[in-house]
Amino acid sequence: MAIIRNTIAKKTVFEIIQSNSTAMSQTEIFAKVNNICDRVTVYRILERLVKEVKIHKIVNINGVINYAPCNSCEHEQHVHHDHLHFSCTTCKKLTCISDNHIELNIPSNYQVAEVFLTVSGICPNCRKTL
Amino acid sequence: MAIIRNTIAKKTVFEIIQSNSTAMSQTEIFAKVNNICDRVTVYRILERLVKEVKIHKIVNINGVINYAPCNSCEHEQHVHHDHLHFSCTTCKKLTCISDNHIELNIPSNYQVAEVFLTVSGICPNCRKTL
DNA sequence: TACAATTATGCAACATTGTTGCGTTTATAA
DNA sequence: TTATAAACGCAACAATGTTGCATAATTGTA
Repeated sequence: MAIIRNTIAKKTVFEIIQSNSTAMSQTEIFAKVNNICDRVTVYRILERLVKEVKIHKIVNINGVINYAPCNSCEHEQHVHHDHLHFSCTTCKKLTCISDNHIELNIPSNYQVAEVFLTVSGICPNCRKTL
Repeated sequence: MAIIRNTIAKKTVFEIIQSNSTAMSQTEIFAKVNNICDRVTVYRILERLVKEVKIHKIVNINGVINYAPCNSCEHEQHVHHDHLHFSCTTCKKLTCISDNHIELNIPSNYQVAEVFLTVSGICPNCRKTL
């Protein structure tokens, strides 16, 4: 049984992710960490936080992996968490949007684990500045 | 007005993507190209094929960008093409599954462009070998 | 058929993102 | 306070994607 440690770096990374309104990439997180730790450490902290189910790993439409707290869902069952990710093509930000029901129609020989619903487009903030 | 050329390399890349049952990454495509062109050329061909709407760009759950022909949909409107991508966590293959209706509930101040619905899990082929 | 225009390619170099190994440091339980 | 395992830093590497520029090749037109 592994003992989970709560280090300064880990606390900081988690707080950064929690205080941000949109999902963040490793690069963005590391930029905010202000050199209190190495960039490899950030990768490893993110890995641990995902394993501890404190944050979510979401892939942006351009392939960049983002992390978000996703406070809304309780994670009892990962199978169907009814929320959606909006990926802005202008500012590249990833936002979680709640209250979406997804009706799936997948052949029974596929074993479903997680559902990822990502919508691309332009977010309210970028539409204003257009 | 740019003139679209149909080069040997471009034809080959398109045929490789079309003949494969699952979506392919640049790496997989380049491996099948058999050195008839440079790997940079493959990137550029894929870019052009996407722009010409002959192939689709789909992100795998691990962030790897995959390409698929997606013959099923007609692409008249990109807004809602009702199909889903199955991303196998075992063999990492990405398969297109048709006939899925997605009911979205997004605030009206978001301008939707494309919908990406990806389901992770284990594909029929990998379940057999388990 | 030959030529001109411009699209497409190859090569080299670089940028970004993510991973691994290993010795050292540090948090936590006893 | 100390032992132990978790966490870290550093260096090196790997994979994926991008850019600039000189050269090659395709296609419409003369």
